[in-house]
Amino acid sequence: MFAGFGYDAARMEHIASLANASIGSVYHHFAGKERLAAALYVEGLLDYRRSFMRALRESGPGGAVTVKALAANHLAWVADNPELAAFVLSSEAGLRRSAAPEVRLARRRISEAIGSWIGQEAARGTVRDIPPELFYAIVIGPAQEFARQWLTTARESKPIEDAEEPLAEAAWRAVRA
Amino acid sequence: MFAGFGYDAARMEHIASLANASIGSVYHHFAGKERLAAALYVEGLLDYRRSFMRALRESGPGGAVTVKALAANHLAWVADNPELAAFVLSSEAGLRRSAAPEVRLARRRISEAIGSWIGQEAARGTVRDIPPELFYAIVIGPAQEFARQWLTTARESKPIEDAEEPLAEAAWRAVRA
Amino acid sequence: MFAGFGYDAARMEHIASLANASIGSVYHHFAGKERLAAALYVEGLLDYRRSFMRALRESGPGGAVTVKALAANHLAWVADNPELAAFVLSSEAGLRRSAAPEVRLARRRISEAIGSWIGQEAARGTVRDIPPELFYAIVIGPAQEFARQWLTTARESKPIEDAEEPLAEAAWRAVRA
Amino acid sequence: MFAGFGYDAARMEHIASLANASIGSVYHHFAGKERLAAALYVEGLLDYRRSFMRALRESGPGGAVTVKALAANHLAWVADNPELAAFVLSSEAGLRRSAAPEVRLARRRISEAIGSWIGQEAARGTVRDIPPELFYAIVIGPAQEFARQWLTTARESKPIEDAEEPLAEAAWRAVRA
DNA sequence: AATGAATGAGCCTTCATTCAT
DNA sequence: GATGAATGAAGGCTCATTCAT
Repeated sequence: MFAGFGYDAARMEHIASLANASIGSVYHHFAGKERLAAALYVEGLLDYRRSFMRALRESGPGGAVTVKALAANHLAWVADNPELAAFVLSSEAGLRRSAAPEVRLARRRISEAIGSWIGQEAARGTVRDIPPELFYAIVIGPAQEFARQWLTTARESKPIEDAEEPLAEAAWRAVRA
Repeated sequence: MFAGFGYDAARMEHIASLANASIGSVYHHFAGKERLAAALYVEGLLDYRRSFMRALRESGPGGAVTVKALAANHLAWVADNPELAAFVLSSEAGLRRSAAPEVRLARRRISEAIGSWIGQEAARGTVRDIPPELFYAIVIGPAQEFARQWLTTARESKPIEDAEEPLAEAAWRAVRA
Repeated sequence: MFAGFGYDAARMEHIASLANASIGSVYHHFAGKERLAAALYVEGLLDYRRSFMRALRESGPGGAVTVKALAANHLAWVADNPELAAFVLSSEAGLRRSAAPEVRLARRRISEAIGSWIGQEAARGTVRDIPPELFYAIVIGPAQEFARQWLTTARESKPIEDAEEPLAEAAWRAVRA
Repeated sequence: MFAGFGYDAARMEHIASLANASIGSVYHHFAGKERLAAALYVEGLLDYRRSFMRALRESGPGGAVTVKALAANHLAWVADNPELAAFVLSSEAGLRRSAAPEVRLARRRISEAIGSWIGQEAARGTVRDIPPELFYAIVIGPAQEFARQWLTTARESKPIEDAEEPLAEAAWRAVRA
């Protein structure tokens, strides 16, 4: 809802009917529109974070597999949650700023995990010594930029999977030692 | 205006007063709020396209210089036009779709230029043979993702230039043969 | 409201307050100002049609009684619903055209009823054989023209009933065999 | 302009362009929209009055000819000036009330002429002794009601002349002694 | 006298929020 | 807890009128 329409275009009435609930009911669960959107945003971000952390953890040691897994995971998450992705990734500046402590926490966790992982791998000599705050942008950026195009234009026509391998490969080449 | 506030938060009254004009005057020049935003969007996109094409053309032959120039140019444009960038890059789905033929044309021109450049360089063996529709995402994605973070959080505190070299280098490594 | 002020001069705010309702509430019941006016117009026309048809039906056989009843009924309806009459009879060209199928249907019903009645009476030799599409104008025209004058100028000063007998008599003389 | 659209829907800009003049120019000649409409209304009414008085005067003695001429003249004037007719006859209550002294004068002249004519003819025994204030409604009403229908629906398809004879005949029968 | 861009008061309409049931 | 009709503040837009050229 917020996703396909954007925060302002999403009408409370419409949101409620999509949730098979009455308007009044929605107001029993959320203090208002902004809080509802924030809750959705947080939920989306936490889900994304879960999948990101899992990819980071489960890919085992060795830079290549992990980096590729992160890029591929990004695309997969977008493909699995296109609506949520469109909303969360659309970086509604307002929401980003307001959004609850949970959000800040999730972000910090991602940053820290990346930082420690890089330190580890850089020490091992598998990835270059890249400023940690750029690492996310370098690894996820291509997948993210492609996902954005895909979400706005090709969502139904082209399978996003086709882009997985080249984008994962590119991410890895960008950071490998 | 649209940039700093977002489409919906921007009040016609405020826009008019910023332009030292009356509301009526604004309506003399633009058919309505949406058309005004679309005009701004098109203007921004065309300006971006100009700078992109210039970077592509003026960087001379050889893959490395050009690819790095494209990434660096992206950051420089965002730094030079932060407001416009925030607006254009926030990819208001609605606007993207509506936005006039000019937009479609600008996009196609960029795509074509990239396509022919890749063909050239791939033939010369300087860059890998990457699906053209992914090339933009791979080269610009990292700079774009970083720019997004920078615009929402660090705009005043950190100079964006610090990220230029690492991101340009990453872009080049991602595509070089 | 529309009646006394005219479509354009009637403010939604005023209409709402006359109905002891909020503006929002009015919009809950009618899609917009035009639809509200159309609804009123249709309601008025249907009410007029009801009274017209009753007069036609209840006056029993014999041309004179019926024709006089139609003219008298017209005046009576205007006297009973001066506001509504002023609105409906002012034939807002715009509304006439837009106004729903109900309106067209009501009009056609009146035409048909008149047509069949004339055929009947003409066959019986009580009324002249007049083109049916002129019959309404001939019988109702005088009452209508007088009503228009009365509504705009004399509404409060002169009782409309004084004109009933002469106008009914005139209508009858105009069509009797 | 006012005719086809109604007072409120007629835009000054449109009026000006129809007159091949600039908006500013219109304001040089008329103090404002209302005065412009009033001027047009007065002009129309005076023209109608001229044609009415001519019909009354030129038809020579004898009730039948005159009465029929009045009805026929009404239709002819409407046919010759459909736009003006739609405007003048549409009884814009507001204008009617405001409209300048000229209007009141024109109306009074018509009333007086009718009054004296009736007195004359009634004395001669050609027409019934009808209250003068009803005479206009009785003689002109049918033609007027028909004209109204014609203006709103059939203006281009059916020639109004076809109705002339029956309506004139009806008018005469309605008032003849 | 003519022009038409600029002005801004005022109106229709939307929609988040409330509250009586 | 649920419902959804009612509320009314707020914003986009229109258009008669003005005025500098």
